[in-house]
Parts: sequence; C-alpha cells; structure tokens
Amino acid sequence: MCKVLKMAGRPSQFEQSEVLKAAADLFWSRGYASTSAEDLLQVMGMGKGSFYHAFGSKRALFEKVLDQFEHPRIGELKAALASGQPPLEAIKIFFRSMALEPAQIKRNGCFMGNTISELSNMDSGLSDAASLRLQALERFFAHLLDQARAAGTLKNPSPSVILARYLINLWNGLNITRRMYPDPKALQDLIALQLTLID
Amino acid sequence: MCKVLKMAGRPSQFEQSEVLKAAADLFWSRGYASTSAEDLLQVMGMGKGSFYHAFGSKRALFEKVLDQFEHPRIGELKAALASGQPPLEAIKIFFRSMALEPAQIKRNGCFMGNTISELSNMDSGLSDAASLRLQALERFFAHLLDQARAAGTLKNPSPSVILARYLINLWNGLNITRRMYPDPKALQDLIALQLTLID
DNA sequence: TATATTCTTTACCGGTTGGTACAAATTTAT
DNA sequence: ATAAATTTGTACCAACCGGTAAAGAATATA
Repeated sequence: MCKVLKMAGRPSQFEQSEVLKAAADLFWSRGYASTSAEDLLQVMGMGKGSFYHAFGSKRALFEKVLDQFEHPRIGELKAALASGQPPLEAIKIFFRSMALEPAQIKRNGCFMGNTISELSNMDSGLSDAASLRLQALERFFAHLLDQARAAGTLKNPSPSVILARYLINLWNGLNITRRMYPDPKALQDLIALQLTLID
Repeated sequence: MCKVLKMAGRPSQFEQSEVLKAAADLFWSRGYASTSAEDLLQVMGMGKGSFYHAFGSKRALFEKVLDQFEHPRIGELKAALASGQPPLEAIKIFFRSMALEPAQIKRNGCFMGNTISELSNMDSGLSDAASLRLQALERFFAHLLDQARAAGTLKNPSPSVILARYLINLWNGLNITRRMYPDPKALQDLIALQLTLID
C-alpha cells in the first residue's frame, strides 16, 4: 500500500500521478465514450496488462480521474488567493480570464460539466460524482463571498449561497458559450455584465 | 424530390418527420457517440437498408436532426408570444419554468449545448452546426428584447445584443446546473436572481 | 538460493461498431 | 406486359470495443 516502504514484487514502471494526468487530459478533451482504452494506453504509456492490473477498468479509471482532477484555472485562482489577493477581486479576474484563453483551451470546456452533459442519462454514478465536484466548487465560492462580505467589499445583499450558485451557473454557461464564440471580444462584454452582480 | 407528385418506385413505409423525431429524441438523451446505428433503427422502426438508403450515414442523420430540432420549451415560448404574451414576460416565464420540469426532462439538457460539449474536439462540423442554432436563438432573444425596449418594459440600458448573449449563457448554464440540482427550490432563487438583470 | 509478491508483455476473446452488397418487392410510366 | 425507378430485408464485413489469461520478469524476504 505505502509507496515509500519497499514492497515485494516487481516495481511498477509508471508514476500514478503522471499517467492519471495523461488520462485526465484525454478524457477531458474527448469525453468518456469517445476515449478508447487503446487511446488511454498510448497516452499513459503502459501496456494492457499493467493498465487493467492497476486500474481495473476504463470506468474505474474515469472515476479516479474525476476525483483527482482540478481545472488549471481553479488552481490559479487558489494560488492567487494564497498569495494574498482579495477574494472578490480574485473571483473577478478568474472569470475575466475565461475570455482570453486560446480557442484550443476553450474547446475543452469544464471536465465536470462535460461529464454531466455526456453521462447524466448514461451513468448516473459518474455524473453524480462530477456534480459533487462542482458543488464543492460552489461551496468554495460561497466561502470566498462570505470573506468579501465580512471585509465590506461585497455589496449585493443576496445570500452567499445563492450568489455562489450564480457563479457556478456562470461557469457552467461560459464553458458552453465560450465554444460558441472563441473570439474574446464577444465574451468580455458578457462577463463584465455578469460580474456587475457581485460589484 | 417532391412528395405530393407520384414517383416511380416502391413507396417508402416511413414518414420522414416521424422517424426524424424519434432519432432526435434518442440523440438528445444519449448524445452522438453513445447512440448506435442499431439503436436508431429500433426507435425509427426501419431496416438497415432503408436507413442507409434514406440518410446515408449516422453522421448525416445527426446533421439533419440538428437542423430540424426545436426544443419543446422554445416551441412553447413561441406559442406564448404568438398568442399575445408580452415579450419580456414570456422570457421570464420561459426561464422560471426551467426550474419546475421533472428530473427526467432536466437530465436531457439542451441538445445543442450537449452537442457542443461532446463534439467540439471531435467533429467541428457538427459542433459548429449546433453553435449556429444557439446563435439563432440568441438573435431571437435580442429581437424580443428590442420589442420590450420599444414598449418601455425593459429598463436595463445594456445593448440587446449583450443582454441576449446573457440569456443564452443563462440557458447554457442552467442546462448543466439543472442536472446538478434536480430540486426546483435550489433553482428558483438562482433564476429569480438572474432575471433581475432584465427587470 | 528458494519463495512469495508484484508488475509487464503478449496473445487472445466474444461482442459490437458503422457500413455495404444485392436480390426481392412495390410502385409508375410506357 | 414490360421497363424503369425506388424502397426494403437480409446476409455479410473488417475494424474496433473493453476485457481476460497466462507466462515471464523483477523485486523483497527468508
């Protein structure tokens, strides 16, 4: 179980976090059904035996990827907060930056939203797991909004829970709308308008 | 070509609009990749020969479905407008009703949004076709907002084009967020908050 | 060295995939 | 009746699907 303790048996030639990252990127861009086990083997750089020995099945791997995935932009948001940026400003920058990314990135959308979209009628277990991740992000937004309110920078009197749901809905929407309009200009006005609610 | 003129040859035993509707419902609930040609044959009630003779391929059928599809709620909106309902009120009722539908309906989401989500990295032709349909809906919203503005019922001074994009983004977002929260109450407050922008 | 344990390689599997070929069936026009 | 045109049913296809089995390779412990 423990990786630092020396275990009997042949050591594995791959690093769990590395191959999981590779699998996540492929699932993210192609979705579940359109990503074949063969495709996964290739980007993960492992043989069929190792793959099924380590992860059990394509579905089990997808579950694991869902659990460990974090969207790069969310990572940046957390980093900005950790370096002292005020919560409300960090949120605004987070959403404004969604207009500016290259089209190739925009086309991937949100892994969790994609999963809900693809699998809500096909595999409620996976779809629910994705929902839970987005709900966690929503709670994180609510927490930041509470901080901003305490600091007096948030004027909107609506409950943080509702405003956080508004932000998640903005995230969900933009990850579709971004793919309709790769052009940043088409999105900047929209995002500015949306952010007036937490001005 | 023309259906009313009698053509030589065996008459087809299916009605185009009927089988197209059946195919649309299946594509809508399962997406493109997870809907097999075999599945389609069954719900369309036709044999393999007829199917490929009439539609050429699964992809060509999907294209045709994308072109003719109209979301039932959009149909209701147009009907309400045709029967004299004021544009702005019709829009508000349209979005408020999204909270109330049964979970089974909510799980389908928006066929165009689903298509963008699934295929933007897999088949830009189909994804773009879905985008165009949503852009047409956006123009329709803009038209209604212009009417409301002319009637003096829309106070928000933002350009109709931007507000319409806001509404499309609301639609796109809700069709994901609805699947996170099948419970109407979780959605009603969100929708009410969102609609304050066109109050 | 022997043994237990774990990972890797490779060959293989039945089922499903989207699609084709073609003859039979059914119609209209001559 | 015959020919031309169109649709239908069926048999068939190679390619791909996710997954398994088994034997060998590499490590730790005794």
